[in-house]
Amino acid sequence: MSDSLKIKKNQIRVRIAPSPTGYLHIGTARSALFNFLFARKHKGKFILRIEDTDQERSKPEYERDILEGLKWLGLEWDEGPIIEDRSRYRGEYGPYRQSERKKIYEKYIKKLLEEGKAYYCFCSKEELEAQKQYFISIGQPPRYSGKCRGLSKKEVEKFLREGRPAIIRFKTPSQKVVFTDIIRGRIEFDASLIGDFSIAKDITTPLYNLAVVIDDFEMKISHVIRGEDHLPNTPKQILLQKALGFPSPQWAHLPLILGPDRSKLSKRHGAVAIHEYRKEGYLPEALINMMAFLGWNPGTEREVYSLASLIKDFSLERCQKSGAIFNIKRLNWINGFYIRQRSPEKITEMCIPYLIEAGFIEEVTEKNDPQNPGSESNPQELRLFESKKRKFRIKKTQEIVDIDWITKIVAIYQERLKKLSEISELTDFFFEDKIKFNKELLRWKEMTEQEIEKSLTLLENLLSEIEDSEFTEENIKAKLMPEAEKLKDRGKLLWPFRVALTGKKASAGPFEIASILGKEKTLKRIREAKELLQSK
RNA sequence: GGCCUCGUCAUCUAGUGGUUUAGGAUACAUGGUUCUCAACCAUGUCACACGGGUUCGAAUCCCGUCGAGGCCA
Repeated sequence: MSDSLKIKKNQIRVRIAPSPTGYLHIGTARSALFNFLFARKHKGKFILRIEDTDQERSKPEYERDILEGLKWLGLEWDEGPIIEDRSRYRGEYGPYRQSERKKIYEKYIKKLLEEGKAYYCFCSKEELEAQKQYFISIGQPPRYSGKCRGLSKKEVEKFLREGRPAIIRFKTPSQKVVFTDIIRGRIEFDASLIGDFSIAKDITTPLYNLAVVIDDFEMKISHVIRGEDHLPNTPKQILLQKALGFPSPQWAHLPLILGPDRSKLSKRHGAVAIHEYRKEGYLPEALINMMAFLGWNPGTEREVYSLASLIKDFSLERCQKSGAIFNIKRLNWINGFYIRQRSPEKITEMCIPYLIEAGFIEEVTEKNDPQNPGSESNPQELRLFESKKRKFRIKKTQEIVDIDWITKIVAIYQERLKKLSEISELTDFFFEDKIKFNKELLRWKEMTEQEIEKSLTLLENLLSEIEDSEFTEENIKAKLMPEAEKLKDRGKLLWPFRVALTGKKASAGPFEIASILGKEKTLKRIREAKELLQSK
C-alpha cells in the first residue's frame, strides 16, 4: 500500500482508547496488553487515551477503574492520563481526552465541509428509518440515500439559521478499499455499500470514526492494534484519512475473546471486569499470562511467561486469527502456579485482607492496643509488642498474634490455593475458639466408636508427654507415627486427629496444623472431639 | 437482511506440501505417593467441519458447501 505510513522503529506509537462507560473489561485489558507488548518490543510508545465522547454514560468512577486496573496489571502507559494529577492530562501531542479537544476537531470538520467532502444532513429520524427499511426490503445493506448531498450552500445556511436539527455526513466515494492487516493479510471492502455515514453531530463534535481518525493522527499513532469487532470501521477510517490527507497507520485486528457459547465475552458470561478477578484473588501475572495466550503463542512449548519475557518473545505475526474462548479453569491453573511460585511471606501479605474480610482477625496497631491499656498483659503478648512485626487480634478468642503465625498457616495452604480468596474457608478453624462438625466425620473407614475414642485418648496421652516448647511438627510426628504404624492402618490414628483439629474432611497435614495451633489448643480440641463422640 | 472475518482434541494451541501412527498445555479419567485434600510423578481418552479438485504426496494450496462470530441496522 503506497499510502501506508513508513515507520522507523523508534517512531512506533500505539494506543488504547477505552471509553469510561464501564469498568476495565478483560477484552480491553487484552488489547492493552498486546499494544503494550508491541510498543515495548519495538521501543515505541504506549499511549492511553480516554474516549469520553459519550458524556452521558462516562463516569469518573469507570475512568479510575480503567487506570487502576491497567496499573495493577503492570501495563504502564507512556503518555496519557495520569490519575493522581489531573493537570498532567496533557501530553506532547495535546490533551488525551476527547472532550477536551473541541478546537482541534472543529478545524478538521470545517475543512471537510469546505472542501465538499462532507455535508450537512437534515433528514428526520422517520425519513432515515423509511430508507433503511427500503434498502432492507430490496436486499441491500441499509445506508443513507444521499438525499442531502445536493443541498445548496444557501439552503444549508437557511436551514441552520432556522435551527433545524442536523448532522454532518461524509461523502463516501464509490470505490474499493483495500488494506493489509498485519494479522489477517489483505482485506477488501466495497465502499459503495457503506453509504454516506455520519461523522459529526455538529461542527465541534465528531462521532466515533472521525474522532478516532483525528485523534490517531494528532497523536501520531503508527499502528492501530484493536479487536476484530473494529474491522468494519476500518474502511470508513481509511476513507476519512484519505479525505483529510492523513497517512493511514498499520492495522492489526486481534481475535475476540469469547464466552463458552462462542459469542463475544460479555457480562452474561460471568465476570468480565478486571477488578472482579483482582478481588477474587487472581494475581496480575496470572491474568497477563493467560490473556497473552488468548490469541498468541510463542511457537514453542513454553507456557509460563512473565510480562518481561512476553516483551522479548511477542510478535503480532504470531497472533491467531480466530476467536478464543476464555477458560477459567486454565486461569485457575496458572494462578495456582504463580501462587506457589511466590514466597509465603508475600502470599501472606496478599491473603490478610481476605482473613480480615472474613472477620477472623483484625489488625492491631499501637493506637487500638493493648486492648485494656491499664490491665496486665501476659508476658507473651508484651514480647510481641516489642517486635516491629504486624500484629493481629483473633476476633473469636481475643488472642494477639503476629504475622509470623499467620504466615505459618498460609504457608501450609499455599500449594492448595487456586485463588487467594479461598484462604478463608480453608483456614477458618485456626481462628475459631471451638470448631463445629458432625461426629461421623471422625470415623475412618469401618472404625467403631470405641476405636475412635481409643485413638483420641491415645493422642491425648501421647501429646501430653511433649513439652510445650518442644511441640513442633517434627516432634509430634516422631511421637505419633510409631503408634500409628502399630495400628497397621495409619488412618486410624491420623484421620481422627486431623478431623478433631480441623473439623474438615480435607485439610493440610495434622502434624503441621497441631504445631501451629500449639499444645494447649491441640489437646483442647482432642478433648472436645471425645465429648462430641460421647454425645447423643 | 447486507458486508466482513474465522473454522486442528472439551478448551488454549503447535503445524506454512513429505521428519506426523497430527505435538504440547489445561481439563477429564486411571494409577503411584498419601490419614484426607492439594502438589508432584506416570499412563490414558479425545481433533484436522464437509465435499470436490491440484499434486507422486494436503491439516497445510485452490474452489464450493456447511457452521460459527463480528459490525451495521
